Amino acid sequence: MAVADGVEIDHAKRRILDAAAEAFMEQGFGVAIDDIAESVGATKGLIYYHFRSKFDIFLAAYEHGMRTVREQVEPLARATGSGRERLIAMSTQHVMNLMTNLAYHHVVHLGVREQSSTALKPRQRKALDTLNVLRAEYENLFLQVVEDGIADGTVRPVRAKLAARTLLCSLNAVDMWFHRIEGQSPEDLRQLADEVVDIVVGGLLLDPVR
Amino acid sequence: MAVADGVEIDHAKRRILDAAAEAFMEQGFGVAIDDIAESVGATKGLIYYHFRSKFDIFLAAYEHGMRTVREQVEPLARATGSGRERLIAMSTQHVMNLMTNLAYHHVVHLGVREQSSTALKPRQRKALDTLNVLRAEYENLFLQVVEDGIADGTVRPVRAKLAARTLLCSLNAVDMWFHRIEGQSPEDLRQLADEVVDIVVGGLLLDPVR
DNA sequence: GTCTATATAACGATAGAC
DNA sequence: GTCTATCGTTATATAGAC
Repeated sequence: MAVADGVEIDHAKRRILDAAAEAFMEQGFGVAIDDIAESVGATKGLIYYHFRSKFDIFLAAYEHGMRTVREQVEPLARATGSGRERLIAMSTQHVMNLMTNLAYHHVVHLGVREQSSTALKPRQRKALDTLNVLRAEYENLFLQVVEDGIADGTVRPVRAKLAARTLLCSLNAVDMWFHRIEGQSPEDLRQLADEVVDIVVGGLLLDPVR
Repeated sequence: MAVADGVEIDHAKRRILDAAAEAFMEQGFGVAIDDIAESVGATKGLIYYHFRSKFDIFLAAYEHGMRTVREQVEPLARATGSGRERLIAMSTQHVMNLMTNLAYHHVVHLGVREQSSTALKPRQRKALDTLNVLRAEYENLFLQVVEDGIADGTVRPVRAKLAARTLLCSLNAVDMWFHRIEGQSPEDLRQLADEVVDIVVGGLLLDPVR
């Protein structure tokens, strides 16, 4: 599993993951493996040839989703520019990823929510811990840039940790209402993302007392 | 059921709902009825005497949570004051409710997410629709006040519908990280709520170009 | 009202054919 | 690699005693 060795996901696994992510998004973790298999156009046998358990599928999808968004956002955190500029760029990219990889985003969101309904085997607990570290590191990217922004005077002097967490959660919450509409171009998505980020990062108040 | 006739929830039902809300928060809808019964200090028999199905319990908890927060927030929407003042008051109250009725808040959040894993009977579909109307009306309270704020010049001229939805989702997302700590006084909660609302409504930027 | 069975259905996971 | 068949478990919901 890629958690441990960083190996690429092969094609067959990836097709299963795509279907599983979609299924988890629509029905939650309670979705039947049979349903996932059906939407792959196969049966359970294939699924269990590639994955040891449903929870392992979930973990693999979680990891893939997390790595994808991180790869897109991390460079923006390390780029040049004011804290404010980088924070907006990162936030916009985060929302763009949410919109274009909606299913994987939901899986990550579900994973973070840590519905510990399943009794975890030590192997799985370890994998989940690793993923939670990934997630914490991702949040730290935002934390660092918030702190930079406070230092360079482009971000309000709020409690940086609370602000970073609130920001990320607010951006993630877009998945509560967003759904793809046919005929939506990448530019449409980009414009919507900009608008959301403007509201979340910029706030709602006109002429706030600061 | 109160959805239909507005009748009060009796004591026994309420005790079950409290336990169920807590269980749904911790384990999601997949939690076993046996577990809910256990935390009530009874067995399944009692549960099924009061509720026809697990989904009915969920609906009742959803409704109770929704009505509670609405009762607290609606007066603030209809009070006097600028759009900005009312929006902050409503948001703060919403977060206070989240923090003090955490379990019911989670149930509402879960319900809105509409994980349609269960095949709904017509009776249940109708009840869920009613609740979604309640939820839409609640969001409309925020929408109206955002529009008032834009009109009176205290809120930025953003797309009001998008802003109201984003605001509410952002406030709800606090449930991703908030958990009760012992020794937390109501004043502590109030201060935290103020801080969160300041970040969400006020944004992160210093001297934004507006 | 509350309990102890129990019916019944669903689903995760495995075994073994091809 | 992919399938079919099946085991074993779990959990919703009901029946009926008290």
